[in-house]
Amino acid sequence: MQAALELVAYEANFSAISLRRVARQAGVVPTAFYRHFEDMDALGLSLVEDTFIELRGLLRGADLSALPIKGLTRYAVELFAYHVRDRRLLFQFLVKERFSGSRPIREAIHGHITQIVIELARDFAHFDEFSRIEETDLQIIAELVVNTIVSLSERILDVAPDNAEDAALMLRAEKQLRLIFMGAGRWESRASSRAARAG
Amino acid sequence: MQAALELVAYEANFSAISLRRVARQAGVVPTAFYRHFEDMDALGLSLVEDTFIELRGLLRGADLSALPIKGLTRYAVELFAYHVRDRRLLFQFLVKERFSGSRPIREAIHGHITQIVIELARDFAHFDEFSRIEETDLQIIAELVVNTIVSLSERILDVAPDNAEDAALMLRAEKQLRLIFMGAGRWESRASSRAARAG
DNA sequence: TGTACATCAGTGAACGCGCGTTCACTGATGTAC
DNA sequence: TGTACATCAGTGAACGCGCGTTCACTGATGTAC
Repeated sequence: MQAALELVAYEANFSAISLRRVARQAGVVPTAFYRHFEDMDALGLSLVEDTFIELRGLLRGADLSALPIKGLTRYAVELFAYHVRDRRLLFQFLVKERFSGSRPIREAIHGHITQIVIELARDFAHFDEFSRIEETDLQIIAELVVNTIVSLSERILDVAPDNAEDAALMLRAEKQLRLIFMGAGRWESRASSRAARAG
Repeated sequence: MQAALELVAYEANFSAISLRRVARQAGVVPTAFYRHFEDMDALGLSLVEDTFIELRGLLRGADLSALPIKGLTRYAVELFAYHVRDRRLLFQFLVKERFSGSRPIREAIHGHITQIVIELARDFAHFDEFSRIEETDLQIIAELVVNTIVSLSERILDVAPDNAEDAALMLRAEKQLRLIFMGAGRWESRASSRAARAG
C-alpha cells in the first residue's frame, strides 16, 4: 500500500500505475502482489477505506461543539492543514481519485464525504446561533464548509511541502469560512436581521 | 478529439486511454494520429484550451454586471448547469483531469480557473454592495463562488443526464450562493451592520 | 482546358517492451501432539 | 524437547496481448502555369 501511494504521489494517478510497478516499488516479485490483494481495484479501495477511517477518527476527536464559533474557523483550518501535510501521500491519492478513479473508488470516496457533511450538520445543530435553521439548510451549509476545506487541501497539496505559500492559503480558507458563518448568521432571518448574531 | 472525449467519458481517465484506442475510436489506423498531434499530451492540452475558450466566451457573453444581485444567483446556476449538460463530455474531461492529469494539463486547467476567479472579482467590484470590500477580499469571495459552481458541475456530471435530481442540486447551489452573498454583505462591515444590504 | 507538382490524411507491416495472470515451487515461521 | 504438518509471503519461468513509434507507401485534393 505504501508503494502504491508513493507511485501515485510522485508519478501518475492510480489507474496509470501497473501491478508490476507497485510490486517493484515494494521490492517484491509481481506475483507476490496476489498474496495481499485480488487485483489493483481491491488495493485502491483499501487505500480509500484506510484514509477515511483515520480522517473520521480525527474529526470525531476534534469535538467541534466544545469550541465557541469564533475560534472554530482558525482551529478547523489549522487542524486540517496539519493533517493534510502529515498524511500528504494519502490525501494526494484521495484528491486524484475522487473524480478520475474507477466507479467503486469514486463512490466510496463520495459516500465518505457525504457522511462527513451529515455529521458536521449534526454538530452545527448544537450551536445556539444555528438553532433556527432547519436541518436541510444546515446540511447545505455544512456542504459549503466541507467544499472549502477540500479546496484548501487540494491547494496545500499543490504547493511544495512547508512552502511559505501555505500560510496565505490558510488565511484565505479561514476568511472564506468566516464569511460562510456570517451568511449563516443571517440565513432565513431576514425579517429579524437585527437579532442575527454570528461570526 | 471527439474520440478521446468519448473514451474518457465512458471508460476511464485520460492517462488510462491509449493512443491506439483513440485512433480506433476515431476510425483510423494508429499512425494517422501523428498527422494531428505530436503525442497524447498535446491532445490533452488541446482539449483543455478548447473547453476554456468556449467557457470564457460564455461567461463574457453573460454580462453579470447587467443584472441585479438578487437575480444573479438563479441566473448563474441555470446558465452554468445548462452549459455543463450541453457540453457534458468536455466538462467530464475537465473534472477528471483537474487533479489527476499530467502536470502541464493540471497547470493549464488551474491557470484558466484562476483567471476566471480574477475576472469574477473584477465584475463584483462594479456592484455598489461590494464597493467597500477591498480587492483581495473580493477575490477570496469570487473563489468561494467559483468553488461552489465547480462543485455543482461535478455533481451534475455524476448523475445521469436529465435526471430528476438535477433540480435539487441546482437549488442547493443557489442557496449556497445566496448564503455567500449574505456573508459578503456583512463582510468587513460589522461596525455598521445596520447599513449592510445584499442578497 | 490540360499537365505537373505539392500537400497531406491515412495505410500497413514491423519492432521491442511492459503488461496481467497462470503455474508449480521454496523456505521460513507457527502449531499440535 | 522433538517431530510432523499447516500456513503463507515470496519466487521465477512462461504465455499471449496491446502498447508507442519507425518506416516507406498510397491516393485524393488543391494549386501554378
